[in-house]
Amino acid sequence: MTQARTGTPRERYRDQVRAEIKEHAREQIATAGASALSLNAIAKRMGLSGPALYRYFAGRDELITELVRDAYRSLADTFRAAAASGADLTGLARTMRSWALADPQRYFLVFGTPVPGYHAPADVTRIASETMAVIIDACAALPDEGDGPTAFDAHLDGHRQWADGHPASAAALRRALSFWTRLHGVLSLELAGHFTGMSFDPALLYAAELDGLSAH
Amino acid sequence: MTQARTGTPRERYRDQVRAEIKEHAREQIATAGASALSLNAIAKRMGLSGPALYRYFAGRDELITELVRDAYRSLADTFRAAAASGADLTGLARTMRSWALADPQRYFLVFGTPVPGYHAPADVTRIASETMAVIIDACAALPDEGDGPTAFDAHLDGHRQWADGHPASAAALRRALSFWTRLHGVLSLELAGHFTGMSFDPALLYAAELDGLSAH
DNA sequence: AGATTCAGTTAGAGGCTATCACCGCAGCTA
DNA sequence: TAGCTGCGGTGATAGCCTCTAACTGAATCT
Repeated sequence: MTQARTGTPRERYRDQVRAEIKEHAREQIATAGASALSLNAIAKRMGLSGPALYRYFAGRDELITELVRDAYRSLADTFRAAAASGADLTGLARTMRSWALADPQRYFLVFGTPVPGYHAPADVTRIASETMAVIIDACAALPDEGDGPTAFDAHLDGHRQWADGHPASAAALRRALSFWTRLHGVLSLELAGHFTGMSFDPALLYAAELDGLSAH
Repeated sequence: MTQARTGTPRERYRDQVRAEIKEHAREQIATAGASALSLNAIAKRMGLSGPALYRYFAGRDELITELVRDAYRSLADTFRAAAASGADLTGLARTMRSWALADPQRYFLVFGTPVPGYHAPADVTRIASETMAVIIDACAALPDEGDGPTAFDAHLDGHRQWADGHPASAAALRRALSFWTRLHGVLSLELAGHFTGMSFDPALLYAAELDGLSAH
């Protein structure tokens, strides 16, 4: 967090102000959602006048894109760190849930409602595939399940270039996809508040879905 | 669709204009997302001046809430119709997917990123529980799985009032929750475009997840 | 020291939500 | 049928917002 001691004084200043803008933006999004993000409000809170921020970001869209990028980056880094310290699939699931609960709006920045026109820049999808690679690794490390390959496994074997040349078996790829979709299913509904009023513990549902994943 | 032949002429006119406003709003949301909904733009397209719409809706929020309500209503009606014509759990899954693909933004109106402050009105959650009841019915009709009750089943048995007094077994409730979360997991990621670039067929992943649900 | 670059300013165009005061007609009532 | 009332619609206006343009002053580079 405390590097950026490089470059000219001007560059350092610029980076610092950019970071401060993003900090305010994150706070604003966390409390009111991404659609309520206002450059003007950020400027005012920083003691600047509105147009000043356009020296640092081309516009609202670029700022949001930057925050989306950071969110992807944060998720990928968190996953890689967890894997590096020996987390198995269960550990990754726990990591995922902690990361999501720590800042729900950050989660929605990555997995939330898309704006119809918008296409994420290429590096974002590259970061996403880093995350996916960690998941696939963990799935490949799991013991084989008794049953033979599924029908879907066969299909996956023919369409696996999204795995970026990962040598895992089709069954591992399928498990990775299931890991992703099932946990996202629980998490996104929980974070969106669809379980409020139902008194059961979402953490237990999450754990149950994870169990079904390993045991098949 | 062609009822509303009731009430005074004024009421009929009023209902018709309200419907026309909602029609334009739906179209606008479908093409640009809910955050881009503009009362002004709708008014212009209808040949009215901005403030005229405030005779029909208290404001932007009320219009959106109304569309959310309609989306919930549409989902519940679609499910009940499917169940009434004999659809089993697989049929309901197909119904869900068709409904979602027919209008992704309508799906996100129900299951998308929530605005932090917002709380859905009571009738919306009541409509949601109608939908849930249909799913639970279908799950209760399924044959028991061999394995005994899960740990999560025990927890659910103690926290089942959300099922609105439905007499289904805890295992059926668990299956209903899994049905919901798993299919939502695949659908929401697909609709959000997270599978684009991965060449596999989302429909097959959806089917695979559904299989895992019945077979456990 | 002089030229240049860059952060920040004000002014302003154009869009939005929302309120207000006003007008004119449709529809109800005497 | 004549008149009153209420409703749909209007323009004006306030107060947000994003974003551009022209300008200023100071830090940096040569």
